Amino acid sequence: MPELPEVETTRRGIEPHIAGQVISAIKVRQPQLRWPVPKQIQQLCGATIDAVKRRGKYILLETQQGTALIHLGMSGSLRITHPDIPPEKHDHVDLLVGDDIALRLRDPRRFGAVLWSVGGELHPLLSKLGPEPLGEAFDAVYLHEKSRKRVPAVKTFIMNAQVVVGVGNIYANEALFAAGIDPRRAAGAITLAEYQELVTHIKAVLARAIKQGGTTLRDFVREDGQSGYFQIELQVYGRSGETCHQCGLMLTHIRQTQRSTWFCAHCQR
DNA sequence: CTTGTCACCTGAGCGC
DNA sequence: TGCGCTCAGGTGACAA
Repeated sequence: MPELPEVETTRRGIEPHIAGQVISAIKVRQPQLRWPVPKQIQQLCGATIDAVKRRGKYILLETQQGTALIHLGMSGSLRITHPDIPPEKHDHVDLLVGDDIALRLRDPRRFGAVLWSVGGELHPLLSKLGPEPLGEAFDAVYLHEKSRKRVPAVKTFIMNAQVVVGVGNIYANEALFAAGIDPRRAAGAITLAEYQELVTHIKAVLARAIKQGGTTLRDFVREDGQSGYFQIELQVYGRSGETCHQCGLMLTHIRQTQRSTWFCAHCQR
């Protein structure tokens, strides 16, 4: 998916176009996303969008009638367009806002989701999420305590949304490199001092990516459909067969729980 | 309880 | 050109 920086970039991009506006209609062309788009979503028609928020990688459109939850999955994107512009092949859902704005969800792989929860109630998918990585509750003491006696690799651990939300494969790889930590080590074997480094770099790499407007990768596009981002300078992610920018030695590529991991066996201990 | 694997889906890239 | 294979930013559901 778009990772947290891409989701936050999207949220910031759509917010000024739809906040305070009335949802006039919801068109679902393809209801079969990760979960079927619930019919109750139509209850949002006529409601005013009070706020455009984000929790983890979910975008939340809050109204008095309930909240729309949008997840972009692996290949989703949201854009602001005009309702008259014909949808393309993978444009599955339109949220019509006012008379001339369409918030259009495109998602070729359909791993994304559009869900609904009644006003005031927390959707079950959000109830077990860990803290926001850029919030104060996410710190070294928290990670250290949470990880004691945990067997899984530290990379798997920080990608677990119940531990902390929003750390996807790119930024997990990058933060571990920046912190000098071998991604294969058991989460429970990482010291408090090492978690301090890791937390610092998770926050830094995410903040920097948000500042740059999200990493451009494949099908992530900004809310207006443009894609002219600065490519974030990736130190390890996707750099198979290349050398470490710090020491010059060849990077290592492995798989951990079905996900690609790149690291420098010399710089990361 | 924790941990690992599978599944969902389309499209791009590669070797033959 | 085309086929078959692998890979891709996520994450809930299930088995062990």
